[in-house]
Amino acid sequence: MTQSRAKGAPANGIPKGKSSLRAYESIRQRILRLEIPPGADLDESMLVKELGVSRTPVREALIRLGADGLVVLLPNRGARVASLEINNMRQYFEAIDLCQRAVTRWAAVRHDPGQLSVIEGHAKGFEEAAERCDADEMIEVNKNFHVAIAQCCGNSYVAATYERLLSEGLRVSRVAFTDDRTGDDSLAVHLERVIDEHRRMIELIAARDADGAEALAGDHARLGRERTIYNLSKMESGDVAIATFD
Amino acid sequence: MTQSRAKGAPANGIPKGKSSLRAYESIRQRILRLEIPPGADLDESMLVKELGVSRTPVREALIRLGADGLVVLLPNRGARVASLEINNMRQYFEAIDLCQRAVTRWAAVRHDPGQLSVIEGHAKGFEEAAERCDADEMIEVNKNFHVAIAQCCGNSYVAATYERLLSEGLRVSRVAFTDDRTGDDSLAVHLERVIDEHRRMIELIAARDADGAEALAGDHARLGRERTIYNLSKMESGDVAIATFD
DNA sequence: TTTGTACACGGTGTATACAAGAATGCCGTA
DNA sequence: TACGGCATTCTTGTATACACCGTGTACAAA
Repeated sequence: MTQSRAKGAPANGIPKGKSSLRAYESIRQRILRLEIPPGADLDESMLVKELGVSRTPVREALIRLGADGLVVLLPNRGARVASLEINNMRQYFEAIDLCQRAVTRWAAVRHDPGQLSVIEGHAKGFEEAAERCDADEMIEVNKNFHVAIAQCCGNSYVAATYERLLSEGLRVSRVAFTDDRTGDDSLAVHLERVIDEHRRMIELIAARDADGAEALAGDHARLGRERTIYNLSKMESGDVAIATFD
Repeated sequence: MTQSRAKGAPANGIPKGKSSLRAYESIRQRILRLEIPPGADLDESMLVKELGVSRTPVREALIRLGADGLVVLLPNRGARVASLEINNMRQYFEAIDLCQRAVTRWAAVRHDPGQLSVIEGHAKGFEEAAERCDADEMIEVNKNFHVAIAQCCGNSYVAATYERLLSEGLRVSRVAFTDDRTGDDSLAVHLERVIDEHRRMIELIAARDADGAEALAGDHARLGRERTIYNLSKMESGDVAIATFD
């Protein structure tokens, strides 16, 4: 039903003139990279000064971020970055699990062979980033890996939802890829598992093994969840995120 | 993660001052009721005149509708109503099926008993609207019924996605509730089935029968899909919707 | 001292003016 | 006559001015 996306429009559904777009992308990235912390107030005039544009594009950007769920718009009282609550983690990972299983299963059944190389490319990219211990790159490429799978799942609705969730997850990924443990819980071991699962996922998709791919997608989601929640619970407080609102 | 929605804010996540809100709701409703047909160009100045507000709130409304997927924003070339393509129906119903099964299953497991009466109220409302052959009301209340279920599923991410899909589906529902057939395919028979499934769905949720509820949710989605696609294919062309874009 | 009210201020919501880009029609030339 | 370039014009994107709402503070009354 909904479709006919403009040519180069991002998955979000947003083209617009450059100022507006720049503002959107800039603010969005800062939020996702936690440069603007969850729960922080977003003052229009401040953003205007920092971005060097007028209020109009800033406001448009905030509205779109509101629709994305990254920003909460309070009537007549401005906007604030959506808080990141450990309480909502369960819901988040449940949603990711649902979408990831669906998308991966459908990709296994429906992909056309040419798309595999793109997925493989991202998997390789992740391994290289892991080698270099480049967390930023890992987070980015890991997302791209799953987005690539979603893009050959043959369902733009679910793919779009999944991509939104993955984007929002960028804020959380930093927590998952924190290395504050040793032994079997160390980051290195975790990364090995992730890499292994990525490889197997590609194999299962290539083999068009729907059940296998879905099962692995579920395991993969669980892997991320466990580590994230454990890491989060270890950070006593305020560090990443505490919900603050009326 | 994302949460802390402002008090009375709509599921969309958007409060805003009244002009902007009115514009959003007004345009949105016209699109969903097919008063503005799919694929139609949305001229800002026309909307300004019709709504009696300035361009700013109109533009903000369009941006939000763009994020909702109801409107396609073309850079420097205005906005148009997202087209409604029979080709995308398969994807749409697949997505609805996925969300509906999940949401209904979880509602069965997690609802708290007080919420049942709300669901029952909508089911009753649907039956009354069916009695009166009030298509508009049926469409509206049918959506509310499923939204009420979603609201006690305990996962705001999936619930929000599901609600978005249901909203978009309002445009399609008109097709499903068209009565241009007789016998076992007549609208009356269809409505009987829908009402019966609603009742059974409530029973299964009340009994906390997760598997049963999920299965029925799937059947229910299939029921709507079959009728919609069949009806759509019967309307040779241009009547409801044909995709038109660059 | 505490509470209620009024006023002032900061910040958002809306309107409008201005600039830039895209579509269209006209004219010139081949 | 047909095609291509240019100018005009309409539409969109951006900036800014103005109005309104919510909040904080100060002062007065109980």
